[in-house]
Amino acid sequence: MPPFILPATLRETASSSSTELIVRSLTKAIVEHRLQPGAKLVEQKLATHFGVSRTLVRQALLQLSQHQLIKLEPARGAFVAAPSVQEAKQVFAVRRMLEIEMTREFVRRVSPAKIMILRAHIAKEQAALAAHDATSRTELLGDFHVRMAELMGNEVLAHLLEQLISRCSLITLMYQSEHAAAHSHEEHSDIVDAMAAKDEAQSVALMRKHLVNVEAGLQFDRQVPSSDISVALA
Amino acid sequence: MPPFILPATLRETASSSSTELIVRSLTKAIVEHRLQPGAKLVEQKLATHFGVSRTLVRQALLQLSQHQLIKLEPARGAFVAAPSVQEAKQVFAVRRMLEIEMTREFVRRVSPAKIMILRAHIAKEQAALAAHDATSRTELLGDFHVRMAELMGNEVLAHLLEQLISRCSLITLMYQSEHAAAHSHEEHSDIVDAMAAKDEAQSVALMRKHLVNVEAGLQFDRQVPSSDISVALA
DNA sequence: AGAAACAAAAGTGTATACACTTTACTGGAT
DNA sequence: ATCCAGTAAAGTGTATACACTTTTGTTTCT
Repeated sequence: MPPFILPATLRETASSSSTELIVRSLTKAIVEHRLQPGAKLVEQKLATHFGVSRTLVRQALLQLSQHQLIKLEPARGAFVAAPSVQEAKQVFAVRRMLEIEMTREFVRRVSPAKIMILRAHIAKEQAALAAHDATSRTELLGDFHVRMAELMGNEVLAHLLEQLISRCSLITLMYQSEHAAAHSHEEHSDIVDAMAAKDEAQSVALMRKHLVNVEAGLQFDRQVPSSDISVALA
Repeated sequence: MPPFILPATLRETASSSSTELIVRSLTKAIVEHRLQPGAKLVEQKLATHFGVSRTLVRQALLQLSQHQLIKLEPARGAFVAAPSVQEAKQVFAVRRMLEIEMTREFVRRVSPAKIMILRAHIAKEQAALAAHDATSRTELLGDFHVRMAELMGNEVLAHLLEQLISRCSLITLMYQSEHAAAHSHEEHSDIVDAMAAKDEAQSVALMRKHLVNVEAGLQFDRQVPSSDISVALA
């Protein structure tokens, strides 16, 4: 059994507890679609993979189920979540509610430094798009919104939004088209421009339109197959 | 050891899993301040109290820590959360963001049936206020907002708001004054009136003002003592 | 008396054991 | 061949065991 290596890209290197490690690794695997929606996660397999006992794996799975990234079926096991179209729309509706007001407050307390950070992030999006890297593209497009939350200085908000965006990433990778991703990037750029100009109405309008577009761009008629965990985590 | 009895008032009688039972019972105890902020929750004591092994108690504590109702300190144990003033303000900020937009959308899809349900709820608040019952007063004042979310037909929103309000209840009972509670009730009534009249601007304005008032009414200079769990859960 | 050092007790963290449930397999009847 | 029953294998749910850490209490030295 090869030793497990935590991908360095994951934020929050803080807690090095084993459980936390497992949660992060699985989260990344799920959000990046290396674990297909519907795939079963067998406790013992994960345990030997991570070199721990089932106890810690179960703790991790419990957390993931609370983040809605997996579904725990009693006596049957854990399965990677496959958000329904309805659930996807509800998640997006909540994001709209949160982020529209967030944008409004952001504009009121905007500063050149904050704008600079967002512009730097947008440059990274550009790079991922140019490289046709679907995974990091999706991650970065989501992170833009998390970044805004962080810049508001409200940890509760940032934490909440981060979880919502995780769910959205899963949805997005299930349903999003290539074309839609490129548009998101441009819209991010427009939003930052409006915020830099301290145009509250325009910023809010653009953010609202952006979120509507992302949701509208999803193709709710696809379906993806299931895969094996040992392959996906290798 | 007397058998544990689940208070019937808790919503969602669905999952009868032991862990779920423990989570609900502790949630209620914490939100109702029968367990003081800062109180230590010793696993073995809870285990014998609920008649299960530490395994299940640990699962429950893990969930509660994710709901931010307790804090888990490595190798030291679980302690009832004592939200700081800063955290309280952040939670309220998020609620404002969510609920302002929620109110806007609520008005757009309002129906007489929904208004009736809210008015019925407000009547209950009235009763609790009249009875000078601080616990159910706080619970009902919070539930008003959860009820709105449920009526939107968005489970994701309802679930999220329910957790936020749990945190707020803890905060509220720590800091809220008698007088402020009475005002909340009146404001709920005014909000429903505006929504019934389909006055979007007015509804949103009233909701915003209400949430600002609740936050402003908190007395961020109190402090409460700690107590024993066997007493609190008896 | 007060502080430091040691020892005992209490408590948490993780692994393991075992009962019970679900799933997969095999063999016989239709 | 297909369906059903019965059985073995795999997997989950919970309890317990034990190592390690923190806390508490006691003794000793200054």
